[in-house]
Amino acid sequence: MIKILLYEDNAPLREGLSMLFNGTQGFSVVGAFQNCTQVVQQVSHLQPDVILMDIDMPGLGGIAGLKLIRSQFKQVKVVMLTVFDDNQNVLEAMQAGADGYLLKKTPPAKLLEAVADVCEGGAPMTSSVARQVLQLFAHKAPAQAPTSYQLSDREKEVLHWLVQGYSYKMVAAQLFISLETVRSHVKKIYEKLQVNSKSEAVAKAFKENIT
Amino acid sequence: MIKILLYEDNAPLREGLSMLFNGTQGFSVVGAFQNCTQVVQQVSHLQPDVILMDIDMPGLGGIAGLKLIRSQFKQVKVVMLTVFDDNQNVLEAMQAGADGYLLKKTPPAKLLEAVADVCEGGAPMTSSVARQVLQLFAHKAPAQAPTSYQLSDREKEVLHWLVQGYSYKMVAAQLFISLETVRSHVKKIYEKLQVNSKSEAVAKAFKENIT
DNA sequence: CGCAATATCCCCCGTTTATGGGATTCGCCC
DNA sequence: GGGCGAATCCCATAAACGGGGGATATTGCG
Repeated sequence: MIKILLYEDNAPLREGLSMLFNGTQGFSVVGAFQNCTQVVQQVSHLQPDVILMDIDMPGLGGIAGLKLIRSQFKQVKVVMLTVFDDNQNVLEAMQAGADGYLLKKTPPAKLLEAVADVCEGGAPMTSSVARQVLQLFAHKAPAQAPTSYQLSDREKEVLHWLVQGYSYKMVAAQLFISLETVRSHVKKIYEKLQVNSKSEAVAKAFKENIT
Repeated sequence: MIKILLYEDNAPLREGLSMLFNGTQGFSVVGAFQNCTQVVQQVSHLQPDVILMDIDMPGLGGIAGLKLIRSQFKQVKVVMLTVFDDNQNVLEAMQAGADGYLLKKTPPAKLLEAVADVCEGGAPMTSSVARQVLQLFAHKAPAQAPTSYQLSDREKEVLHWLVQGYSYKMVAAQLFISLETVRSHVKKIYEKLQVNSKSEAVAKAFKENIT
């Protein structure tokens, strides 16, 4: 039996969802509220498996609610449910730790499927949302393959500690080598990365994730 | 009529998929190959709407094929189709610009749905794959809200250029202020970020994306 | 008005980096 | 065996940086 907690400010829709899940074998709505101001307390008390969270609610929005939930509970699954699939909301929800993101136009059968899915470790998403996530992904991550600077293992190691903010001295101590050796390695690294300062190297290391 | 191009080394499966799509109203398989060595030429010639690409093929793998496709064609939709949903493949495929990622265990009806979906701008994903994408996302992006160091506008500006690898001199020139002023700002920035070197500041700026 | 925060400028001093030279050893490949 | 890259060490010099003092002007807020 999957225990569901609903947050949705629109009363008819809230009732409709409750009826849908309560009327289906294997699902049970343990609570349905019009806002998530008491979310921590409610989750703690009702112990749901899955939370369906509307994003656009008066007062405390769904994303804020999600953050509250995540600050206390790691296990419970949270599926965002909204009419909008605009970029900003999707991004925020994903970063805040949502387990799924469905549009309200999703047919009832799909909703049931999605809730069951998320319980089994899936991440149900309306495909237009999935597309946005992918685009953000392709956009953000330049991948590490194309630009391989062919740093030697030791050089990578040195760079790694530099990125942590270590001075040459500290790197030397860390690797049990002399300061001079660190300097030599750094020279080589700068050549290969085509930079000429520590901070440039650090910046480049982050951009290309050579961490 | 959606034109489909198949790449799949397993002959029975290739035949099966061809029959599935050719036997369904609105779909047409324009080509089916056992490897993607000629992919650019084939796509160019056959002008498919959607490509279903197996990942594990002898010779040139599906991800390499995807990269080849993306290097020439931006419009065509590419859906990866594979038995594995391991982290590395998913990540690579996403970064290489895949439009969808389905496991081979996906039932035929879902396959048809997914192909139709991707044509309308969706991004069909098996939900276990979606989960991985979300995790990578939540993992990668620490969000920008929680840690606001309350840098003044000017300080942010200075930090911005430092992150670009500028020296104090260069920042001074850039902002039309004196070297000493830059140093003063930097001191303040270090206080606020709780660091004490340029590279640490740069690293922190990247981590918290104060860029 | 006084006060705090910001932005601007200045000096000193010691440390750290950057850059230009070197050197030796070791293992790998032709 | 000779050449090559890597890892290790050394030296010297100049520039950049970090931390410690200051100072002045402007702005906004109570």
